[in-house]
Amino acid sequence: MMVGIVDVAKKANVSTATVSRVLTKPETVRETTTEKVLKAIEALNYQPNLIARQLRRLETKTILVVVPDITNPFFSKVLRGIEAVAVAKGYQVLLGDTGNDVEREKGYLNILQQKKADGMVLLTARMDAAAVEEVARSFPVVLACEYIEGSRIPTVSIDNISGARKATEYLIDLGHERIGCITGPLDIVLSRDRLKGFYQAMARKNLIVDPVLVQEGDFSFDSGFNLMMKFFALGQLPTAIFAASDDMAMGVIKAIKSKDLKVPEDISVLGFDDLKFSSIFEPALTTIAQPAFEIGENAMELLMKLIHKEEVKREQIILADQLVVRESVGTI
Amino acid sequence: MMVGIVDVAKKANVSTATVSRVLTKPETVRETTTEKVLKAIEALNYQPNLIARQLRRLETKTILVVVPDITNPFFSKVLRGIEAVAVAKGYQVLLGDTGNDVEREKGYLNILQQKKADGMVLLTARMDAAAVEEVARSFPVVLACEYIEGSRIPTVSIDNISGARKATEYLIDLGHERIGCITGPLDIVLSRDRLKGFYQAMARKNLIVDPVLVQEGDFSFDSGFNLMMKFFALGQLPTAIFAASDDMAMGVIKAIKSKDLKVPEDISVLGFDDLKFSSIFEPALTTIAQPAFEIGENAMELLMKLIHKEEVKREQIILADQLVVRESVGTI
DNA sequence: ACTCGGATTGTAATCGTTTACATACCTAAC
DNA sequence: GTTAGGTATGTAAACGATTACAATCCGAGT
Repeated sequence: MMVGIVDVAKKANVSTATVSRVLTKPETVRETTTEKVLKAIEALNYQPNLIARQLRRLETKTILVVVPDITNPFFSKVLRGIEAVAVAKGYQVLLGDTGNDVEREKGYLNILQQKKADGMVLLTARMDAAAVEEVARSFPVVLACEYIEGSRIPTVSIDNISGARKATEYLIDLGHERIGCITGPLDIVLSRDRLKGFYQAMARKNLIVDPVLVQEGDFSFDSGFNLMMKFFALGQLPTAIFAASDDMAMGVIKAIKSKDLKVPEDISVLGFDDLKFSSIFEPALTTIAQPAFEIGENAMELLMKLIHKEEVKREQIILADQLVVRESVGTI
Repeated sequence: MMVGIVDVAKKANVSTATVSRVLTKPETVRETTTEKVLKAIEALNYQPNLIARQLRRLETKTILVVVPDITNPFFSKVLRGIEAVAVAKGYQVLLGDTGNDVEREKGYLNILQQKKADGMVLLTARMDAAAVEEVARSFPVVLACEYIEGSRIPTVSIDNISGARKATEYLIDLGHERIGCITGPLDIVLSRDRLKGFYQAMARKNLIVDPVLVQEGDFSFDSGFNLMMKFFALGQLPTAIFAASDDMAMGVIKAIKSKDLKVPEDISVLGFDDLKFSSIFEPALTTIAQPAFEIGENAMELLMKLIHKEEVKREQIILADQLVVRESVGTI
């Protein structure tokens, strides 16, 4: 049933070593023998067993990608960037979806220690930093999108602080003063950074922020909707809102529309991410665009270098974000 | 550096066999020895090498899922269903994104033959049926969403024909007679099925379909937009359009709006898939909902049975689709 | 005290490759 | 015709676990 290298060797009247060489270093074996062997391989429809090869070589040609939610188009785009360079370099990707669950996130660390992958890229870092650091000491690990404060683990992301600052300044420059902010979950560095950028911009322009107007969401459409409804309920309306994700921005806008107000005429809304859908949505979202695919590509290339123990000059790669102006923000 | 089972054995003063047993069949080893071994494992921070185990056991506890485009929210939801039951059963998933490329799709078949995965679920079947059949003869394979005509490969999907028929009949019952259809790529069975359902409904109600009004798209927003613009250019307007995907339906609607017409007042549009975004879109899409997550779950469970050589009663699992009525369709 | 038999543990073969090392081959130069 | 020296092949030891089989232990029954 199962045809192995010995079968091929037997059929071609050579040793297993020769067969193996034909497959991996053809230049070291004579033309005529190569042909014999190739013929035998063909005849038996032999396929080398990768597991055996991996055991011998102590490498899996596989990398693990840990994603908080594959269903989120932003992450799937990053993933695609990773996958693209992975296959180009002959690697496969093992998918780890955590469903935003810290425990499962931790669980995936084992895969690395159990040698089932040569390296790992994390698109989430909710678990305790120490555990990640520990693993990263022994295995190639890179963070994408997220980062860990004060850590030297290689990272690729945008500068969330400056992105958020730029977004907020844009609102201010258009005359807005009473600006609300709907943040992501604050246990995530990236959410805190965006909030920090928001505060920085407000401070620079000497505006005070009304504490009631900064609320913590969870990046989801629903949380955006609910938080905006809360503003209505409280009777505390801003003239503009900076939402830390496009999903939330859309929720906010839906809520505003539900009160028969208009965006941007009555209230402006600015998002973050630039999902494909954000330009289809009405009003089309003004937002900060993240180069998701490129983040993935860069992360994988960085990981590749780590795996091959090449020198990495910059450990933190910051990609450019961009304010894309569409229709959801207006002047005061 | 690398701590193996022999190190543990040495430290605990037992044989490697015993260590292995502690890990895999604890009931066969005495309590006190188990403790000794566990302590040694702890002390050395030993993690079994999965590759070695897999080689010995000839199984990888990994399954391969081949997706045409992970970025598409529909597929990523199916994938999530697969992943959910996979991890529940102790399996990991290897991701194969083909980028809609037939060659890459074919390439992934090798992974199975090279024993890097115990089974495979295909969310796409564009390549020639013979190749898939061939692989499926020797390895566990299940198709999800797609199917191959006249094949006995286990499949889970909805009934695309009846779904499309139901959708079209709904339009007809509302008084529409001049109905257009924007199909998916017709080299895909599923697209042909949806078109077939459309024709069936029209025939049953004795309506003639204007050939100009059925056009082939590629499931994308842009193709929907462009094809609708083509209708405008031709001056051939239907009163309703059945689009074979929500993405295309949204494109169609955008095109209609761009001509200052209204949906559904001037033209009705009905979609297919029920993406998360379809209910946020304005007008909210009336569409055929596919149980994406459940398709994934069922596919994985089916695959599990194949892998364990259990008897599978039904080889084709048909899940229920559902017409969800929202705002994009009106009476004539 | 001595056996017997089940419960534990140990020894060594095995999974299917790769590869260090040894050996055989072959050509060219003398 | 020898031989040096590279080239091509073969032999067998890894890789790190699992497991069939053999060996040992230990308590109960006599």
